Amino acid sequence: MTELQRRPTLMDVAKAAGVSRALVSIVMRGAPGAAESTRQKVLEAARELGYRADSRARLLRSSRTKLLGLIFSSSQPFHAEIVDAAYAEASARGYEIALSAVATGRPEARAIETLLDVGAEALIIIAPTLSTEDLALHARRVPVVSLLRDDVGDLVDSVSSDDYAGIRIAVDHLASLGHRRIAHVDGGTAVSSDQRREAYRTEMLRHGLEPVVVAGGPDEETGMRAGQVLQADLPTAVIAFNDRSALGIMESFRAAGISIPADISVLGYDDSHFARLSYVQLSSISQDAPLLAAAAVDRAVDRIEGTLPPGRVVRTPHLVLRKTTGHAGAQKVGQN
Amino acid sequence: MTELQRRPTLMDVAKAAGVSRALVSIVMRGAPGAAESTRQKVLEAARELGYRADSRARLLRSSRTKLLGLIFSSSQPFHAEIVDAAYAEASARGYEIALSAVATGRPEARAIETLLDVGAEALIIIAPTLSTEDLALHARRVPVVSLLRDDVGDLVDSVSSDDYAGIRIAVDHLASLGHRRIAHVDGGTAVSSDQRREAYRTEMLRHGLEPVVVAGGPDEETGMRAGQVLQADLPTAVIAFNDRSALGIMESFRAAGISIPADISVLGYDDSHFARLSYVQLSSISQDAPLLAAAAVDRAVDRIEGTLPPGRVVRTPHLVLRKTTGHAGAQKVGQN
DNA sequence: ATCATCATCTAGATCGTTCTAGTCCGACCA
DNA sequence: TGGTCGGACTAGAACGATCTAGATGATGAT
Repeated sequence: MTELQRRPTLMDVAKAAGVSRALVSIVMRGAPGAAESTRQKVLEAARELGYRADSRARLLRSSRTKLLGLIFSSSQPFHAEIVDAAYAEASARGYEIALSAVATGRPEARAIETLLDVGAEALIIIAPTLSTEDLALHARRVPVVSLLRDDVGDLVDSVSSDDYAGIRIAVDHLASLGHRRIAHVDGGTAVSSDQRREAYRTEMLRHGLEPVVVAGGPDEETGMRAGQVLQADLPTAVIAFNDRSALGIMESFRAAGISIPADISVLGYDDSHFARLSYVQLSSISQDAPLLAAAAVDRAVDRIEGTLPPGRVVRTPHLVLRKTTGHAGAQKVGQN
Repeated sequence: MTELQRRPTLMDVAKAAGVSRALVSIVMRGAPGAAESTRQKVLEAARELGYRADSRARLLRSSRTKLLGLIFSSSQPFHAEIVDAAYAEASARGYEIALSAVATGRPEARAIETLLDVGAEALIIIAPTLSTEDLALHARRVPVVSLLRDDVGDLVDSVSSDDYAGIRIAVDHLASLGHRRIAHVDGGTAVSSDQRREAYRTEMLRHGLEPVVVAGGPDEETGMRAGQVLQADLPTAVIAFNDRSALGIMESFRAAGISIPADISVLGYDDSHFARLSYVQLSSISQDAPLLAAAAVDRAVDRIEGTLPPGRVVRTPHLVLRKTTGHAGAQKVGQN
């Protein structure tokens, strides 16, 4: 039968090659200080024995784990895209990623502890909900990068998308299509909701238009309810807090026989997976998850390796044009 | 400025509590051999210093990390539900979970390595795509549990949902509603697709009905295309490979003015998040992610702690009735 | 009074690495 | 020839936990 075999150690390789443990360590790490001939001899012996460094021991001694802790929420599809991109960037910079999810009955604090236990050298937290003080507390131990949230105090790095710019682009786009009655369905208590709502108000006024905010939330259900509210006095365009909300809004319109974009233009936010579906084709503001993720990883690695102080990185989102926005004149044609 | 403070060690706690390192170790592990009074004193000191055991050092010495490795795919929303439930069950059994994602450019093998490096004592892989041989190779080192796939050889545990039973329930349900022309849109190359397709064929024949299979896939786009194909000769009911496929199918019907369930009944599979949306209300076969996850975790822990041999756990799915399935007679009423 | 017993606690070895501080020895230079 | 330099190599101390073996002292039996 297959025996559970003890894995070979440095000592085994050293004996086989007839050198010291230390020298094998040098060779295995590719560090300078070994003659080419012995280097070959050692590598040969290691290959022979199927030697692989025990990372636990290595990490214990060197205090370098090359591990980045990434905390995401298992219920947010948008986070998955970030995770995906973060892996790519991390491996490009020679780091591994340790994941920890925030789930029901598993608060952020718990996720953080797990990551520190396995030896993460920095923490990247997507849309952290902890207080600034709690974040600062952890930041004293290890570099902390907040992703998608920027009011996190002086000790914590942040990489976020410029919500104001995103909304400005949204309002500009709709205004340039001739819309004057543009409503906003907000995100309720969700992260970034306040910023976007205020940006919307300011930008509408800048255009000389009257802002109309309808209470919403971050998902389809709240979006649908908001859509029904909107129907009492239908605007010609609506900016949703995010794509899921937009989906709900559109669904309520569809049920009422209101067509998009003929009767009303709908603009989402996030450019998520389902905005791209062929039967949805939702115009949306893209925060560009891959870019944000890469920036967060870069930031974390820079903090670990260099000694630069915490700082903020802000990226400007952009418009992804699809089929749910159109000229303001359109709805007259559609209704006649 | 705030100095990056060193993480407290056993020694620090020992000094603070005025006892030896060994005793602190005993207390922290909850091992017998410490007086209740000192136990309290030590715990107090540990709490004071914010002490947490360094899992690397612990592992190096004891080879016990109480860590379960869980591998999921970042692009599968259904996996997220499993992750969620797995956390709950693991912590109930006194284990932590280390996550590793399969993402673009990051194959399963890589995910496995990371988890082993971090010291996972067992691996739970959701819908593994590795060959039986490769899985067996890893299973020699550490217990491996395959989730949602059961053809994984003798060395690997599996926890899966009974695809045959699921399809049987689906066909029975529709047949009991009087449907006789029931089509199946399959999952193409997706895991479980073959099993469900064959189950569908067998069950249809058992009911004395003629099976009709339309090629599909695991997502909305392929579902929609299949829906268009179906329209050439519309059946009275369709069983989709999964909910996302069902969504696409329904979308194609909606575009063609075919109403559900009046003209046709649609049954999904997975009972996923969006099947529950108020404007979708998709009847679906539920695999019960939380139960599956819990079973997988239990299996992994049992394998680690006991010496029971690898085995298969199969759970029977169940029907979740919503608004997309109805009596076969209904479409006549609907059309008149 | 003596000794075994038991609960409680501690010293020191140990896990498999990396790192520090050397040793050794041949080559080169004055 | 003798001193210095530097490349190649090694011994032994970390890292932070666990584990084994044994010390300590109170208790109770003889």
